[in-house]
Amino acid sequence: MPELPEVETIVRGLAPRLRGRRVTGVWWSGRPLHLARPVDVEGLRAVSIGRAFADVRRLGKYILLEVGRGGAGVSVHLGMTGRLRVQAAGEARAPHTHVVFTLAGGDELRFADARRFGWVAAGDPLRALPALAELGPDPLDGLDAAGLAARMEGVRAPVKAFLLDQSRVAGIGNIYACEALHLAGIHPATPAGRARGRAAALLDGVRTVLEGAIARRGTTLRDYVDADGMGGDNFSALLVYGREGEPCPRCGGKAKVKRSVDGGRSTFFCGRCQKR
DNA sequence: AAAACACCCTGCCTGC
DNA sequence: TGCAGGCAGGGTGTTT
Repeated sequence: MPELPEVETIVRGLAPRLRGRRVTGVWWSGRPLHLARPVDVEGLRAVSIGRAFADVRRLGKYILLEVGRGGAGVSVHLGMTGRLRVQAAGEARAPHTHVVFTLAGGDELRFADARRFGWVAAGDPLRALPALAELGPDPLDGLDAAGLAARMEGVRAPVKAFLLDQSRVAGIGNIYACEALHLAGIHPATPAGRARGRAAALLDGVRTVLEGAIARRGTTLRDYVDADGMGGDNFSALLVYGREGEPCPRCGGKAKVKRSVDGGRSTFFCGRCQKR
């Protein structure tokens, strides 16, 4: 499940392969993607064909493929199982390939997504896409403890839900929310507003967890691969996620990692290190 | 206005 | 051995 570190790893791998490459065509499988919506393949063609990719960037969990000049481009969200890779046109397409950009010189930029939670959209300009306009600040760039505390103030929702809300802070998903709260010693069910006094520790935990995961090229539970098709190494570095019943490493095993379920989503935490 | 929830999807895993 | 059912949870849109 790609979150900020996985998307960052993919972007770093894609950028050198795509910069300066001209798009010659766009293909769509015809299958609807996120929330059963059709892909605007004509919009993708209008914005990309005949132009070259200028840069590849990340905004939260979105991949931004900038095309030509003027801020136009393509945004890609990988959902749960999305993969974005540059491969030779002659190489067999992976199952569940749904969008393909053909590039001058024979390569293809391919988007595959088994569960079709992902999304590919054209933006002219990119920043006009509503999903991008509503994103909160990036925790690794442009957010400090005071800014985080201000955003938490008055929020009654649980601090974990706060971290997952992309309009509050962009890029954090279920795995790194659990890990960051554990590092910060904050119980996931604490109302965000009441935890704002610990915003500095929380931001510290978020950054430690995200930077460590980027250094290890992301967490592969099952589906995630980078632009080279390689999994990441961060799974073994996770302290609580997926470790229900194991001794908590933070308190030296004095308590075991617990799991709770809210809204269908698992939360992993240590009841001893993370008090209400 | 903020919060809660239903919805979209397929593959893997468990239990009978 | 096979098959049904549960689970994984991104973002969006609707309801409370």
